[in-house]
Amino acid sequence: MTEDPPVQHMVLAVSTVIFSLRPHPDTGELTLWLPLVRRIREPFKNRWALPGGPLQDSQDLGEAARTAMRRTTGLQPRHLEQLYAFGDVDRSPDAPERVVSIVYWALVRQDEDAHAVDAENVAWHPVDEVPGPLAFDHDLIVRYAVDRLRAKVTYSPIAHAFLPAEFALAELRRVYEAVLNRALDPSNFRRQILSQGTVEDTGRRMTGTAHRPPRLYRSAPQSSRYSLTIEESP
Amino acid sequence: MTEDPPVQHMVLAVSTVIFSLRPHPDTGELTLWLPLVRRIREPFKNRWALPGGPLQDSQDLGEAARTAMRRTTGLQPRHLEQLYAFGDVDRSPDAPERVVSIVYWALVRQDEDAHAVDAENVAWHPVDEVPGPLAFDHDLIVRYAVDRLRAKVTYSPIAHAFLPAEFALAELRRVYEAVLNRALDPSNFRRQILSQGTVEDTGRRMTGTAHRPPRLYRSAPQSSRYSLTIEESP
DNA sequence: TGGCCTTGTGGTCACGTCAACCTGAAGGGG
DNA sequence: CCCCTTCAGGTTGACGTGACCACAAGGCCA
Repeated sequence: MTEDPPVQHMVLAVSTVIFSLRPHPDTGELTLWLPLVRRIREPFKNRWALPGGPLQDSQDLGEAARTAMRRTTGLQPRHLEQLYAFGDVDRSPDAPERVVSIVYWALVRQDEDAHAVDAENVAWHPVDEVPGPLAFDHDLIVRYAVDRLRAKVTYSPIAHAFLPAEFALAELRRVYEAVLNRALDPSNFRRQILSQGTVEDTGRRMTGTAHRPPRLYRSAPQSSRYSLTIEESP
Repeated sequence: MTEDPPVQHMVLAVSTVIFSLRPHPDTGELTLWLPLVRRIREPFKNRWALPGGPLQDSQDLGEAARTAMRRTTGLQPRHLEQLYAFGDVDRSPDAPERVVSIVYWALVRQDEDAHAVDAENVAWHPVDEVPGPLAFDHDLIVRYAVDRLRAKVTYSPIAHAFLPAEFALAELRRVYEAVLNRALDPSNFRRQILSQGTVEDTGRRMTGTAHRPPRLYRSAPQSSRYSLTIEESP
């Protein structure tokens, strides 16, 4: 009555929405970007799609997401978390088989250079300017992932994952502003972050800056009794 | 590079954690219950497990959860939502095949009599007294589902799904108390619920009660711009 | 060199939310 | 008919938050 014999003509895939921060080429403002891969096969040949692939026998789900990430961007996720399982019967209308996709989302560090392994078929795009329509229902998935990132950033200290080990509060604030897409009051932001105890003062200051040099902080050790199924990597 | 040929020896299943409210047999207090089914096959033969089954070709994921619900409890879900996809390679150590389970959780109405279809192999249990260890990693899944229900009830008006069309605020409060497992101040609860506008006054009062008769409310029409992938049923 | 400009840091104030608590209303039961 | 219980509504103080203000601390430029 619970889980039994295999089913034909069904594919189980793992895809990942990978977020990074870069300055927007027009405005120069820090914005959210994500990598897409161009499909070289039917269905949806030549359309852009989320990086991913079929789940291998020996891989855990998160491991599969990590593998696909490295294959497309050469990057390690600083935060990796399952988003949703998409499996409607009609989600790939022209495909020969039904595809059930378990989708993850990931954050990578701003300072790690995101060199695409296959420069021709992999490209980064600002999240508000994805070259749609994407393959399958990936437009929907991207929207959903952005919503989830925005929601989560407001109640969980995941934004640190975009930054290097040490950072100024203004840098962290600009991360929040890029994710939430609105300006935040520097003073109030400072108070909130410090009161929640997710960062700690290193005692040092940033050097070589114009104007007053800001203090440097690092993210505080997590209390580690997190949700059961969230995965992170160092 | 995205989703391609099938994989052998892998099973895609859909399971559901079904929540209902009943008085606890010992204390008489309203508590959370869920139905489990006894496995009649290996692996984990004779252990209790979540209701579910293999995903059929023609079924959407939520549809599969709904079908399994009706088969085991004869009930319609008043709220149905995807929980998580569990797919670790070692999660069913003695099973001949790897099982990836997409798990849903559901709420059913307190007043609809939960008649098990197969009384011998299906039984309801208080969530804190499940006859463990369960099959597969279902103990973990149950804990995770309870956490998610508790979290969601604090920021979303889903508790109404446990109640009939019209109800008193004290009944709604007792639902919250059962889910959160702590007492709530009646006065403050009243203010919070009314201020968030998720219930509306019917103008009538409950009759035949001892003491002062309470007003009857119904759940207000939802603003319907909810999360993209949450499913509910009428 | 000294004023100016920009950004970082710290504080105040008004407002809204919430937990704890108090008071009266409205019925049934002894 | 009084008492008990539950419903209904209000008060108070602690706390978090947004809007706003003032000073600190460096580089830049006349």
